[in-house]
Amino acid sequence: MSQMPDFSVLAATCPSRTSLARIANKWTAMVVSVLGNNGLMRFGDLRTRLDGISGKVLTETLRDLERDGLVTRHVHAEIPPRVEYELTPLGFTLHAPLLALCTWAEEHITEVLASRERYDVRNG
Amino acid sequence: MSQMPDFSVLAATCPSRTSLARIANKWTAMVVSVLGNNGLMRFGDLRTRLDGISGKVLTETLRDLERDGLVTRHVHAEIPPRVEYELTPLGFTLHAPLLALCTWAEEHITEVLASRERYDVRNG
DNA sequence: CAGAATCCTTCACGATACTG
DNA sequence: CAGTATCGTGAAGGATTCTG
Repeated sequence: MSQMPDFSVLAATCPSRTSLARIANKWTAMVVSVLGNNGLMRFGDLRTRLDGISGKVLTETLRDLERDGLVTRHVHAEIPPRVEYELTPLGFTLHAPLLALCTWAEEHITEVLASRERYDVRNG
Repeated sequence: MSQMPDFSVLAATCPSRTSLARIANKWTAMVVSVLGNNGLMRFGDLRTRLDGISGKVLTETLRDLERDGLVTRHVHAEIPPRVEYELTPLGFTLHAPLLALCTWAEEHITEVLASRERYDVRNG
């Protein structure tokens, strides 16, 4: 029987926490959700879909996801350049969980906003 | 039939994005996971479980979660003070999704570390 | 087009000290 | 004990410019 080493994100020095920090992140959630919904996508299209993201941040996010093995980068030898990204099988295992977060935010924003208003009235 | 206003986290100015930013966050994931697993918890116990978190950050995280209606704060009139936190019903709807992220990080950290090593060898 | 490089601002976070 | 207040640092993120 294979022995699972017990990693825990609750332990400050556990490497799994660095991975959690990468995936429990708003840009990651949005990138993985969009890539999972659309399959192969160009950098520019991704940038357009993720309204408001800067080129720098998208590049960094994608590079980090690539480094962690969640995204693959396909460079086409063309002019002008075309670079496409897609989820790896590993990355796709995150699609449902991260899409769930995006959906949760959209479905419950009314309740959240109401709660914020109540809180802010009670306090300063 | 009730009409769902179409909020989208992909729209830069949509308020749901502020909510996504709050929940798609490593501290939130850890706090909600631990609170969901243990029910009512004291501040100090929470601080101990979330190894490495500073008091300031835990306080801020809990206050933001309370403001968004995900956590309730119970203050007991005792000396020394005792303050307990628990998930609201709304907050509990996030328990499974956020726990899934923590579990994912732990279960896949070996693959992620291997991918990072390969990436770093190929590049600088 | 897809970035790399640069600069700058803001924020997250930690450490420390203090208080009811 | 559970904070608050203050300060300092590094990282996150944006705007702009440049290039193959």
